[in-house]
Amino acid sequence: MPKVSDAYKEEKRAALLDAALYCFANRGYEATTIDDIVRHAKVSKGAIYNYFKSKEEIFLTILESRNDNFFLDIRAHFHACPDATSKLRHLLGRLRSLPIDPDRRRWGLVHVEFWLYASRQPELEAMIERQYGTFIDLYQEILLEGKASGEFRPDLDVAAASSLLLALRDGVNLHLYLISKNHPFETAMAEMEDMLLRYLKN
Amino acid sequence: MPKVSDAYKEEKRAALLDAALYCFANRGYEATTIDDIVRHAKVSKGAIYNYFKSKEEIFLTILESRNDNFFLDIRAHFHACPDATSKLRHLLGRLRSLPIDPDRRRWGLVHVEFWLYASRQPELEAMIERQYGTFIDLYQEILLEGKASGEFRPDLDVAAASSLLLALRDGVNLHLYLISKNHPFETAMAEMEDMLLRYLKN
Amino acid sequence: MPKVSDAYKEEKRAALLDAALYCFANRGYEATTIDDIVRHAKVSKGAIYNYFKSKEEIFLTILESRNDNFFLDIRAHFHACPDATSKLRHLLGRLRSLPIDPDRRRWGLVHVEFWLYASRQPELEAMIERQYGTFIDLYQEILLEGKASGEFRPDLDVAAASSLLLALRDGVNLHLYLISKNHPFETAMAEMEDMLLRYLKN
Amino acid sequence: MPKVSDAYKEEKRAALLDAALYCFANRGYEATTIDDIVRHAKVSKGAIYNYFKSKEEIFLTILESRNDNFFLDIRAHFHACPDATSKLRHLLGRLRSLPIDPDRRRWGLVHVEFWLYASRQPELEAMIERQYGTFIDLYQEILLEGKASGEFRPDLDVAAASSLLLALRDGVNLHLYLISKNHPFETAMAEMEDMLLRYLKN
DNA sequence: CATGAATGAGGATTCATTCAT
DNA sequence: TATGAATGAATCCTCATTCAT
Repeated sequence: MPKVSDAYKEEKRAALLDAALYCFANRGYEATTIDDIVRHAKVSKGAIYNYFKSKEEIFLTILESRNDNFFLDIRAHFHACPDATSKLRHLLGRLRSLPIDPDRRRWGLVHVEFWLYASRQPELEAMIERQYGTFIDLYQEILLEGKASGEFRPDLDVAAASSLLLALRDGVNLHLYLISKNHPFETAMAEMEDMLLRYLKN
Repeated sequence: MPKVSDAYKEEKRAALLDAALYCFANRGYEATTIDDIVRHAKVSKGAIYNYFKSKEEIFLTILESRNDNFFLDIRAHFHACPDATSKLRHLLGRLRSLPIDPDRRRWGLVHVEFWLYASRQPELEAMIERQYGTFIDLYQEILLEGKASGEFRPDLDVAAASSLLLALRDGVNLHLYLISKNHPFETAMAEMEDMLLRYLKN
Repeated sequence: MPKVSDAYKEEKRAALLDAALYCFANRGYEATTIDDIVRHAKVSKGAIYNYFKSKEEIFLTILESRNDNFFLDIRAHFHACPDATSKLRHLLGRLRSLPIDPDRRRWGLVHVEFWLYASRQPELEAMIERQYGTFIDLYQEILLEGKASGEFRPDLDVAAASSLLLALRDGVNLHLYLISKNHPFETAMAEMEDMLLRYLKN
Repeated sequence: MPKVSDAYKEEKRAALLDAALYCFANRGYEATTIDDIVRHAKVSKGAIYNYFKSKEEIFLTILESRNDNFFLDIRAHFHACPDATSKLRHLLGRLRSLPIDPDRRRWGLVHVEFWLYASRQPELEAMIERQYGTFIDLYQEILLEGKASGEFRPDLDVAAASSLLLALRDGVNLHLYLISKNHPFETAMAEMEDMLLRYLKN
């Protein structure tokens, strides 16, 4: 019989995750200590182990949840997109808005860190493949819709193209995270749209 | 009158770097201990500090040297490339050859790890910008040559395009490093070539 | 709501300082390892870092606290001293009681070690000057009181004399710490009192 | 059959001792590494072990030799001193000249460091007692001469007084080494002479 | 459930000394 | 003898996790 409500627990859990994300983003996963996190969350050191069983679990929980939310958010926005081209443009628009938000840039690094981390741990391979697969599915859906509607050329190889688009997206993301100045992101992004549409439309 | 020849020292240094790269690649930079490295190199723990002053220096030395060698190698191959298109194809060819070599995949992860590492240390910002700049310059050269020769369209925005191409390359690399199976890399790579040429030539 | 009372923490902290002083006294600061200290205090290695952030901090804390206590103790005893001469005699009496206590001799060496240590670290210069200044002030007070009361001769150079007396005290201390046998300390101490009174009184 | 002359060896040995003294004086005994010394002496690391069998031996050799030289020097100067008072004044004069020579101040710290070091090692007790004894003998000689000549009062306790004078000397030395500023050493030294003569002469 | 003190296995680095050449 | 690379024990400090209260 718990003494506190589930809502309270959930809130605390979320606060801990927020604090952890903040620390991971600023210091990196390895460099972040449990002390950093609890200090930030204004919680005692022992308490955190009532909510998560290890630092790794916190890390994985954050990544899962951010991925899930990302998809929910995308799907929500897609409702307002009448066709494949506008969906694609929406995705490109997300990239474009990145440079102006330093927080989101730092968060991006956590994702990359997770990929590295997971790539060394066989038991996390499944997680990474699943996340990758979800993205691929999303891109394939759009491409298929575009083919069906005639927006995109009929001979487009959907499987290959979605994998290519995703790589392009992550590459641009990565550079946005890492390179902080003197690079023509704005125009490069416009070029990207140009390149993609040339490629997809015929 | 040193007791050992410079060649011997250079060899040993190289052996230590190799051992370190092996460990970094398999375990990651943070997770690799000096003990791991010296065990692998079959030297004593103290010995390594005759060659490098810290674990970080080893890491940075590896990254610098791999980058330098990469460029030397590229430049060497470019001599056999008569025009911009063939240079571009050479670069794409390097990407293509990646999936079949598990070692090179693991090494790639070390580069990504370095980016992350460097992005959190202000004093390494210069190094990352320099490496990035070197790549950008390489791409710009090719694009400019292609424009001059008429291979590429005259209105191509070279600065933006090179930044875009580099992002695409790193994104594809990243996915190659991370995703190990069930993905149509071969065809995706062909699509990439198709996409790029559509974009550049028109 | 801390798990343990402040009193408990204070006690433990004091126990750690005691253990450290014991080790410093017997082995010296440099030769004492954190392992020595925690073994002596019967705590785990990590525990000590909940109380002090470094071996140096432990050292400095001990020295500061011993100095402070020394002054409190002196001041307390001075209440029972009606004039400057008796205060001076009290200070001399402290020196006299040293040879019979081997512990206090060893502790004295720790103070000397601190002087050496501090003299090599610019950031500790202030600490050493402060401690020195506190002693000088104490001696000056006594000498001024003695001059005012007519106990000491009116032309006494208080600044120079206090510096001289302090040097004499520390020299005697040093020899007491270092030389363990075959030396006529008792009579030397009596001579010292004789010398000082001849000098001060005229 | 040595390949180099004894003179060469002796020179090198001396150079190593000089370098070591320099390092000990500036960094302290513990903090000085063999590397420091050989770098300073421009000698290889292995070579030093052809001359001394350990860092400790170097330390002890320096201290012995400095002590010996000190006595030779004193004795040489004493030839020009017609009576006990002038001998005493010569010793005081040495103290006086200290503050102006930063090197000698630093060297003094090495002596103190040696005392500390030796006081923790039973096998060095003899060395410290011997050095102490040599000084005591020197002082006793002077005092006895002064008593015999009528310069000093006939009831002077020579054993106690010499021990007292030596303590005073070392105390003043110590403060000179440690306290670098704002203290009236000049006048304190004059006061010391005054005090001693009052005490010795009656 | 919360607290934060305690634990102790590591980890990077140092350094006196040895020894092959 | 000289050289300086090699050795590896020793050291300080960190930090995820546990657990008594």
